[in-house]
Amino acid sequence: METEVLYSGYSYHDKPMYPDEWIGNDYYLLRLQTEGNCRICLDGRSERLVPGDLLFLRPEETYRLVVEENEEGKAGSGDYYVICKGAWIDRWASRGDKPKRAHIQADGSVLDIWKRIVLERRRIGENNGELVDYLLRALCLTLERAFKQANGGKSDNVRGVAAHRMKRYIEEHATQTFAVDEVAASVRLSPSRAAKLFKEAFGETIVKYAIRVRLSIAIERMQYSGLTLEQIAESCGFGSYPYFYRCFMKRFGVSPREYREEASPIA
DNA sequence: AAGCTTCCCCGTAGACTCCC
DNA sequence: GGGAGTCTACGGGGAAGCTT
Repeated sequence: METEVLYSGYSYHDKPMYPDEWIGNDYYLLRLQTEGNCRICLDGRSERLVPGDLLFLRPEETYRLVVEENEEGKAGSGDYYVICKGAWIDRWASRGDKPKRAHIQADGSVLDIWKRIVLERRRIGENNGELVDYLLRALCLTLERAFKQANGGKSDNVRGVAAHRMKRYIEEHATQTFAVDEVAASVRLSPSRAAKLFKEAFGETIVKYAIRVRLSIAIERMQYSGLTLEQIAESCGFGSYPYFYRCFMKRFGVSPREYREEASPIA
């Protein structure tokens, strides 16, 4: 196995905690703050962690976690964690410049993988080590993408995050018909502002990117399904076949049928 | 007959500018 | 920086014709 998860889970502290000891071991730690807040002492500095703050510590790196009471005298801090080791993690950790701490957009895709790792680890005796191995790699790569997006230019941070969230919205909704208004609403911006941000971030318009995603889905279905081209057009988010045909011709220079005849392994 | 292609027209997206 | 308004290009869909 290329990786090994030693501990994983969700922890919640609802009482103040001021430990003296420093936490650290021979393994890697991934910790994502999901609820409330706490204070972390790391590299001689004390910083507050809020939801979305990710810690990535290498073997031998130590930290101290403090959960304090708020103004109302209540404490609350929730986080997901994974403690792991392995050759793959070693290679991944040494690749690029990974910060010890980053604020990420902790959306469903990150938490879904994290929860799945926790769940699979509870399934004792199911010989699922390989599955956990790949889930951990998926988690690391998803987190890496998240903090790359978060670090995409400090001054453009908020705009960059909005652009990436729109991109993800398009990818998730590409097979449905949606309007630019809806994409803009998903990041609480006006349509004109959203369109401008997206173009600045990715160099193409929202509609053109949506068409590109839809065409890539259509290509797969043309090659590996027995659906008619009209069915494929509708299932890929193109409102009508004629529109799909025109987009396809414009992009590839051949008609969908010609493309399918040349490319399909089941033709 | 079913599936595919093309034409045409209306509505909307995107670029641009102005204003707050 | 961000919203509102305007104008233009093109996206989107209906319908008719063509091909297999």
